[in-house]
Amino acid sequence: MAGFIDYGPLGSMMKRNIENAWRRFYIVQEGFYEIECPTIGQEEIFIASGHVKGFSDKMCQCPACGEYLRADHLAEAAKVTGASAMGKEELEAVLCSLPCPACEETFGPVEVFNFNLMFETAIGPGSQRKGYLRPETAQGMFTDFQRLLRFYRDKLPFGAVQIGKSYRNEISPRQGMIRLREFTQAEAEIFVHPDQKDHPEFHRYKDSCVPLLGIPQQEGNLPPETCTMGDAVARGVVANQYVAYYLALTCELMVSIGVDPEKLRFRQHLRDERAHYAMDCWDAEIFSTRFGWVEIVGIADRTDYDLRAHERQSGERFAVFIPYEIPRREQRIRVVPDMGALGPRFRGRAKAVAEALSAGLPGPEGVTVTIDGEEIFISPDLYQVREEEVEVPGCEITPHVIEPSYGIDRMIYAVLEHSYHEELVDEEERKVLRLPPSIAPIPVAVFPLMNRDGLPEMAKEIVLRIRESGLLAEYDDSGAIGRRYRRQDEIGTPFAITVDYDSKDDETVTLRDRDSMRQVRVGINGIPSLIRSLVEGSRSFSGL
RNA sequence: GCAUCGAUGGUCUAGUGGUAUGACUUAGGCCUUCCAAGCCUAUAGCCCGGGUUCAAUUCCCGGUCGAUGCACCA
Repeated sequence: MAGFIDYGPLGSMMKRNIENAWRRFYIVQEGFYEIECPTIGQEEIFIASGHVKGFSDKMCQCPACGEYLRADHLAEAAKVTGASAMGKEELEAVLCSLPCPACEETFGPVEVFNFNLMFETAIGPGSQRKGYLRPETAQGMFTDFQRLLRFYRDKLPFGAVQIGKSYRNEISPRQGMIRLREFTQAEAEIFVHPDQKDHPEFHRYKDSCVPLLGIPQQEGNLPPETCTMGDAVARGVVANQYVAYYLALTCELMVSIGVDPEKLRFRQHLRDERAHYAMDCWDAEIFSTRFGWVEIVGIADRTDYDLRAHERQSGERFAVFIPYEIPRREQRIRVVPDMGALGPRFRGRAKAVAEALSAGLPGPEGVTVTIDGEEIFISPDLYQVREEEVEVPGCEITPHVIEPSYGIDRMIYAVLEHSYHEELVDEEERKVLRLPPSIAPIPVAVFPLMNRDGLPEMAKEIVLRIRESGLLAEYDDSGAIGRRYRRQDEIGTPFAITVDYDSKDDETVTLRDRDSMRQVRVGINGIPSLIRSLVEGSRSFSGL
């Protein structure tokens, strides 16, 4: 079935390693805790998020040739203005007289329908409440906002991250694992004060250089410009330090998992492609020989749009109380309606009158309020206007959301394509996957040089010792030694240990580096910790 | 979804109205003192469903998957 993918034994392990690399950045470095939300949500959540409405396309099917087409695009192509905002009936009326671009027949009466990209399902028996498979992991982090806020003890900024499956019923998925109907996302939602978009740790990436393809470069058909994040923010290229910080972090993360820095760029969304509420939005794109530039990460300042939308739907308040350093004393004018008098006079409407009074600022000569379209004069004896000084300890604000959103499957594809090399060694082709050691499915393989004289036993003992230290090691004694090296090269195993005849005398083995094919002799005793530090990156092979 | 083309061991491939060629890989063995060597042996395949036929991997119809174009999506 198109749009679905299986990861095999090696693929699954590599995927896990990439997810863990992501965790090292977002959880360990940034201190954002991971949560796990259901992949199915009831309809209300996606009404709030706008996915029920906004995630569907108005489509129609040509009665003559059966072609499926975007109804609003057809209308727009025929120079009908405002087509994207039109309803079903309006579009049907417009389409009636238009020709089908596929078969050139006039449509005539044609039905316009919504195609929603979300998978729909029913929750529970009987009532059959409508539910959807989540089209992104983000919504759970918004609906859990208040619990998260409490967890972070009411202080901004804070963030939550989630790695998990999301589902989109793509009309026509192509391009292998680039567009899937079921895919893994890693998302962070970082909640920040709307007026404080300077990142407290900005110095970390201030001088990082990132290739930026901003709006001017795209409009001018220019190459990306590489500049420091400090510069980018100062010149207004990137909206604020938060967005810039995560651009640089993403750049570092991508390169660390094996994306070729020469094939990585950050493209700013054009104004018409950016969501109306987003303040700034950048995609990390990688260059693929097969597919061209492919988006793998989106980094957006989504302002307070999501939290406000969920507030409206749920009736809960998603705000943070920000105490002032010194409580402010404020003069307030308060209107106090005399309910004792208003009640008998206006009966059922008394409450509405009182609210109207409080909302306005009635003068001492009375005021006219409008209740249900009726103008009512309220004389000054029915209310008091009090001027009082109050102490205001702080204010409530709705945080803004910075959202970096990663497509894990696409990252895996990018790493695979960028790491795969074919090279000539002694006139023979060598296939090698130059994965970073921490990403490779198997970190180390152990071989006996000869299949006798006690060498296999020694090799197996080393495998055992490495495994006891918590790292996976693979033993292989089949075929010629060169063949075994090449097998591991092809699946990206960065290191190979060979037990030879010298090993029996001096307790050393050779350690081979996948990329350089160089070998060094190392003592057997130190192997588990040596491999571990090589995989973690605290030591490098060239330094041995 | 539409149109065109395609689908043969794990991979690449030859070929056919009478169950299939070769290479690589893999497994077992011999040999081998560090980068896919050599020798022997073995495993393994005609995308799925229906039709025509004595007989279909081959011909026909439908489906699935893939490539490309359109459309869609980011």
